[in-house]
Amino acid sequence: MKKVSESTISRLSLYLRLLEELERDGVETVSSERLAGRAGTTAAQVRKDLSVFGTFGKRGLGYVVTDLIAELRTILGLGRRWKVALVGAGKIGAALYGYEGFRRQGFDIEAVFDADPAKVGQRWNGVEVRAAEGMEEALAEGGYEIGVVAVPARAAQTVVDRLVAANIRAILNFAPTKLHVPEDVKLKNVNMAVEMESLSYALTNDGDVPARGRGPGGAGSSAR
Amino acid sequence: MKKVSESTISRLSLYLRLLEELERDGVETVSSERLAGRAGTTAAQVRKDLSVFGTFGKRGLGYVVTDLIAELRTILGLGRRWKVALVGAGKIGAALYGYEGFRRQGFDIEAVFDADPAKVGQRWNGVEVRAAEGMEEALAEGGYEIGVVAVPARAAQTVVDRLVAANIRAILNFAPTKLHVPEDVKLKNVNMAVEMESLSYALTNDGDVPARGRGPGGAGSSAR
DNA sequence: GGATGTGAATGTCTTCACAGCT
DNA sequence: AGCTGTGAAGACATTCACATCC
Repeated sequence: MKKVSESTISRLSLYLRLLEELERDGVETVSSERLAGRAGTTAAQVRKDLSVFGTFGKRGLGYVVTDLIAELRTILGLGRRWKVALVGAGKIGAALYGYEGFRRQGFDIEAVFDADPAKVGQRWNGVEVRAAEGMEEALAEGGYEIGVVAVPARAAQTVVDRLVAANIRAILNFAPTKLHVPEDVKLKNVNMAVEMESLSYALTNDGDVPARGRGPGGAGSSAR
Repeated sequence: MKKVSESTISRLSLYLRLLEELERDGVETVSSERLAGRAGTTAAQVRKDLSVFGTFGKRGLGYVVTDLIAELRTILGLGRRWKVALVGAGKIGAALYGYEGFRRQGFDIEAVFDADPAKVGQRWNGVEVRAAEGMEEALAEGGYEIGVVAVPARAAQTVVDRLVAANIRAILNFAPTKLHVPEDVKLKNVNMAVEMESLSYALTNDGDVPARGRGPGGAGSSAR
């Protein structure tokens, strides 16, 4: 039982994507150096990340692209398909539903819910948008382990509580709010506002902070 | 000139959101303890994060909500409005455009581009979707510092190169691919596939890794 | 009394550097 | 010779604990 950091997992996920590109290009083998170059990290980092899970490389040669892809898919739990429930059939929900990458990596959105009666009953190629009220019963048919929350902030906690009640074990949250879930439910947040603010911070301070002691209000912008 | 970590900035951004909620609820003052509770972190962490930028609290009392909001907005560069250019008028682009939170925090999407002639010419309340070809000229009118990329992976690098050429200084990327930008351009990635995979990893391994040495794990295609 | 601000201690992640396998 | 895998060192981030101030 070893603990693995979030950042290692994110990088593995990135490596997987890059390896799939390499495979498409017919590349058969890759060194940690080359992979690191594409991933924007260091060779040592790549090797450390992989070494947590086993030893996949061949010394003097590198990694066999196809094999490493298979290993990573297994590690990341992509050796199966996942049934996903999407809550929120607004613009974000629609965008997520339409994103082919999900399906390609094994995530099937097989249930869609919305509170808006105008949306309920719509068919999104094959999948009917159902009323949020019916969520528990609809999910009772089972097999749903992942929920995606794409509703306004004020509705998010309620939605999450119901997903948890329906035995969902992991949630990807797009609502810009802090959610509370039981210990054993995994929660990941995607918060665009946070990302934007991190950019505006970076632009404003150009990477470092003005020493200390807040100067006067002047939001000093600077040039390149 | 002090270096501040990404995670500190993300948390400040989160604190800001929580403080705004508190303010709406009429709360006047808050302790690091209480704020930490809502943010899902520790009181010490809250104080450390803030202390990087100055001393904003009152001993024995806590932080005055309104004042701290103002401080955080200044720190995060939200004391002004930002002109944002959005590239990609598909589902994700539409979702981002419709997200009120951007506008509320000072980010104005004032230009939208798409390569698809069918989309070009559409009006998104007030803003016309323009041809991607015209990007450089259109952005030459100036004032655009942030670009949002919401195009398919294969088109993303080209788009980014053009944004950079048009003097954009920061980019928020939604395309599931690794982008390359010059040193002085800030880049943030939002990658839903990575988040999903981190969930499937967590579900598969329930938080920790199966010791070492990959077990018989079903899905493996093995080396020759 | 109550809660901040912060050095010191601890914990975690990344980078170095090299032994060891192919 | 080339490149991995990994202990050890170093950098960075979080937590502790307490003097300090309102």
